[in-house]
Order: sequence, then structure tokens, then C-alpha cells
Amino acid sequence: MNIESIVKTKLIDAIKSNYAQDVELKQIQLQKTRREIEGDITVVVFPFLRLSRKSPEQTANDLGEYLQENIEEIESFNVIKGFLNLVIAKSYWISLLNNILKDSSYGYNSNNPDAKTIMVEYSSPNTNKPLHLGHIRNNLLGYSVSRLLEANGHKVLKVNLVNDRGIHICKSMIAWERFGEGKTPESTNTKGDHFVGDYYVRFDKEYKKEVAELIKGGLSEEEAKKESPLLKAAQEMLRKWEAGDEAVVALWKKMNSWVLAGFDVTYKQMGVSFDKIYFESETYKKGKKIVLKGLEDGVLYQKETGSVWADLEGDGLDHKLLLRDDGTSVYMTQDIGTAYERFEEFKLDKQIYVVGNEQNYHFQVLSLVCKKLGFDWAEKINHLSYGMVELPNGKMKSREGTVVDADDLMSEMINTARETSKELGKLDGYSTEEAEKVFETVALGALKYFILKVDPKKNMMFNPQESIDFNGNTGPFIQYTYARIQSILRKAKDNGVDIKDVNTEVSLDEKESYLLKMLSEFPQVVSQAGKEYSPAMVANYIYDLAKEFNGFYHDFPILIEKNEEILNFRIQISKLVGTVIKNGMAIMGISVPERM
RNA sequence: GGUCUAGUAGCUCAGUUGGAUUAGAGCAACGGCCUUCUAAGCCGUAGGUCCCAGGUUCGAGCCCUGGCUAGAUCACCA
Repeated sequence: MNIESIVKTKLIDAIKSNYAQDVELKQIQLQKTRREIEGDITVVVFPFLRLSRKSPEQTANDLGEYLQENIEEIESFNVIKGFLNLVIAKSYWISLLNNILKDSSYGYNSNNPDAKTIMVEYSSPNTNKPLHLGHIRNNLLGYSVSRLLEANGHKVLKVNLVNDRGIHICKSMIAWERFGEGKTPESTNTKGDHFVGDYYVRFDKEYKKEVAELIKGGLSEEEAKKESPLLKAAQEMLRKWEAGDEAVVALWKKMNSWVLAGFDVTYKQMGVSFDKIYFESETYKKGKKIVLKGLEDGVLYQKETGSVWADLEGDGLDHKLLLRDDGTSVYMTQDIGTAYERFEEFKLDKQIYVVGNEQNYHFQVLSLVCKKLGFDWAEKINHLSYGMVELPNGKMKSREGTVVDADDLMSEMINTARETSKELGKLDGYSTEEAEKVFETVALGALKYFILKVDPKKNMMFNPQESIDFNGNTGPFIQYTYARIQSILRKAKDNGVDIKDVNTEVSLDEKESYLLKMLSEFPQVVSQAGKEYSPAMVANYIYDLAKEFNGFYHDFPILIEKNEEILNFRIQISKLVGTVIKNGMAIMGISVPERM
């Protein structure tokens, strides 16, 4: 039992003993004592005044005396403005340190009694163009939340639902057929997703030309957009694809394989992965049976023209189409079908969709319709809704050329990291290969941290003009702190320092015990972040820890310390900071270098 | 128009289920610190009507109501 729980239970006793009143565990508020005040844990006594019928000061004193008498670890207490500050014995913190030092996966809850099986769907790209910054946020979040849930002891299935069918890919196909001259990614030495994306852009260009011509010929803009022969060709191609036309399917397979090969490279660079990949071409018809069953059961209704709908007015929403007049499925129908299959196949306790907040409505409806259809898993569907990445001049628009390409961004970051590192010249002695590995680690650390430190729910701003920082509240700052620590540990080893358990009587400076307290909070941070699906909480904690460590590092000699007990303590606490940084960064999918 | 989300320093962001009349970081600006363990670091100065107005209570950046501003969404598209 940790010290907070002990204080809470004893506090209940204290109130009973002093005032003959009962309080529930939930009513007790503990908080960290503010740094400039002596103490470790603070009890907020205001809620108890009704029970004590005494002044805040008197109440705090009563409770403080009881707690000090009944809890061994409490050394003393003080009362300021009605806040009861408890001072925990240093030896408590040090033995805590000794315990967690033995645990290399400190912070991770490996035997969670509430472990669940959770599927996280993320990435879900369209196969007509390369990934951009918006996808980066999605991928990093999805991967990181998966790691976070694993850190909380859950079994996680990471899946990707690739949208490989539809009018968009047909547009690229038509453009390639017409203007491609038989070129391939190999023949042009282009990454497959970029190659296909170029034809998607080409389609749009030619399409606009056609529309302009048609308008000149006397059509309205609206008519022209519908009458464009190129668009009609794409629509015809989609029909052929759905009919299984061999030539079309072959072309479709070829172009998709180019794109997917390109995505694999990007995913690998980003460091994300999946346990299973679904393709919409295989799932897009799913859900129809379920919907028809729902119609039979009377929870859905059919219009005269044949289409099937869900009436959600009772939930304050509109009517939602589930099957078209011709009986084909829509997006929603497919999602119902795949969700059903996933819950059946994997016995999921939870399904999380990492999808932008522009689809909030969709997921609200999905959950409601599933509930209407009588599925008990309807409420196990979670939409991890994240905000848009905005540029200074607004949203990214691929047609206006304002997208920040994922591959470009990553390679630019690596270049910057390389330049910076060479300027600082700290990798002397590393082979080119080793050094390149570090540049990549740092570059991706900067990018990932930049994205993940922001609360997922919020929109975030990215300014391509000001490249992502490597100083201050950044990934490299944290990585640097880690590298410093590793340097100390290497030297300690070289010096033959004998590292052992810390003597519980060793005297600590304020900064040292503050660091210790911070370290003890790590598991709670991971747990809280897991509940809220927020890697940002981990990011902010790790940053604060690194910042605090750097202050300590600056003020206190470690290896030069003469007193062996203190030397030992400082090495040990440094080591633990390193472990926590490493474990915390791993949750964000960020690796840490031994040197930088 | 309906629904949802956000608004904290010049800029980018923190601020755990309401808690200490000193609301925090980083960047940018200015000033210090490398003959001592990695200066991608540390310390300091300056910078705020927490969008506005009410309300709830011992106590509000956080909760409620109304307004302002910005964004998203409301297809037989995906």
C-alpha cells in the first residue's frame, strides 16, 4: 500500500475518533504539497469543517496529531491557512527508490487485474496519395495510445483499415492510363505513393481544364462539374471495378501495390506498426445483413424507394441512411459490419477508433445505431477524436498544394538534426552509420514529441516556416538529458564505482528529495494518461522530470562527490531518472540515444 | 439555422476529479554562467483583465447560464 492510501484510510479513522463522524474515501482530497512549503502530502481540511464544527486551523491540527501518532512514516506536520501539510520521513522515499530501482519496467502495470482486450484502429489512409502531416498526428497518436494501454497492462490489437477502393483511386487510375505513358515507380525512381499521388493531382488538373472548357461552351459550373468526360470515365471505372472487370481490377491491384509499398516505407520511418491490416475492398459490403435484420425487427425503416434508414430523432439527431435504394452499403453500414465481426472474432472489451474530430458525428451515430440494433458492445466503441493540424494560413488542402508531406517533413528533420549535431560535434568516435542512427533518433524524437505533447483533443498549429525546435520543451531536450545520464553511468562504471542500495539515512537536499517524489509519481501518471488516452500527459510529466534533473545536474556534483553514500545515491537517482525517461518516451514511440 | 469543440504571455502550449491572492513552461527579446560529470544545458529580467457578463460556494482558469470569436459537422461522398 502506498503512502497516499495509508493517509486516506487513517484520515477516516482520525475523523471518527475526533468527531465521531463518518466520511467516505472519495471525499478525501490529498494533493502534493506546494514546493515552497515544508511537507510532502497536503490534506485539504475544508470539506471536513462541517463535521468538526471547528476552525480550519483547529481541525487541521486535530487531524495532524492523529495521523502523526498513527502513521509511522509521518515525521511531522504543519498547518498553513487551513491546509494540513504532512512531512514524510526521508527514509520512506529512499526505500521506495531502492525498490523501484530493481524494476526495469518501472511505471508499467504488467499485472493489471482489470486488463482488457482493446483494439485500436488508426492510420486508415486512402490509397490515392501520400501521407501528410495530418496522418502523422493520427499515426503517432494511434501508436502511442496503443503503447500507453499496453503500459497499463491491457492487451492491444493495432489495426489499420486501408481505404483502397472508391472514386478517388479510380481518378488516379484514369490519369495514369491516359497520361502515364507506361511509367512506373521503378522507371521514374519515385516512391510508389508519391507516384500515384502525382496522377491524382494530374487528374484534378485535367478535370479542371475540362470543366473550364465546358463552362465556356455554355454550361453552368454545376453542370460542367458533372459532365466532365474525365469524371465520367472515373465513375465508369468504379462501376467496372465493382463488376469485377478483369483489366480494371488488374490495374487497380498494380497501383495499390505501389502505394502500399510506399506507405510501408513511411510507416517504418515513423516507427509505427500494425497487428492486422483490413482493406475496404474486402469489407465495404459488410453490414448489410445486420441492417436487413434490423429492418425485419422493426428498429429500422424502409422508404418507398427502397433505401433503409435509422431514425435517431429520439436521440436528438437526424435520420441516417444505411442502405441505398439499390441496396448497396454506405460507410456507416460497413463500420457496423466490421465492428460486429471484430467483437465476435477477438472478444474485444473495447474498440478505439483514432479518427479526426471532423467525424465526431459519424461515430456518435455509429454507436447509437449499434445500440438500436441491440448490440451490447455498442457502448464499448470509443472514438478517440483528435484535433486538426492547422497551418498559419488555415487547413491543409492537397489541391492547393498546402500539404506538409510526411516523408519530406521527416527527411528535413533528419537533415536539421544532422547539421545541428555536426556543429556541436559530440559524436566523435561514432561511425557514420552509428551517427546517422542518432540523427534519425533525434529528428523523429523532435517530431513525435512536438505532436504528442499537445492534448489530442485540441487543434494544433504547425508553422512550416519555423522548423520544429530542438531546444526547450522538446524531444531532443529530453533525449539529451537521457544521454547525459548514460554518460555519467558509463563513467561511474569506468571508475569502478560500486553501486549498491541507497542507505536510508543518507541526507538529502531539497532538490534531491523533490526529484525522488517526482519519480514516485510516474506510475500514477501512466495510469491517468491511460484512462484519458492522452500521451500528452506522459510527455508533460517527462519534460518536467528532465527539467528538474537538469537543475539537479547543474547544481550538484555527482561523480566528483567524495562522500560514498551520497555518491551512490546520486548515481542511483540519475539512473532511475534515465529509466523513467526511457520508459516514458517509449510510450510515445520515441527512442533515446546513449550519446548525442 | 441545429449540434459539438475550443478561446490562458507577442507566438506555441501546460494547468489532474474546483483548492494556498506569487496562473506555469518553451520559443522570440534582454542580461549572466563552459580550466569541474555532455552549454541540444543552467540561472536571471521583462511579458497576463485566464474572450466578456452574470451565477453556484468557504474557494472558480476549471462547474452552470447567456453572449462574442474561431473551427468542425449536419449527403443515396468516403
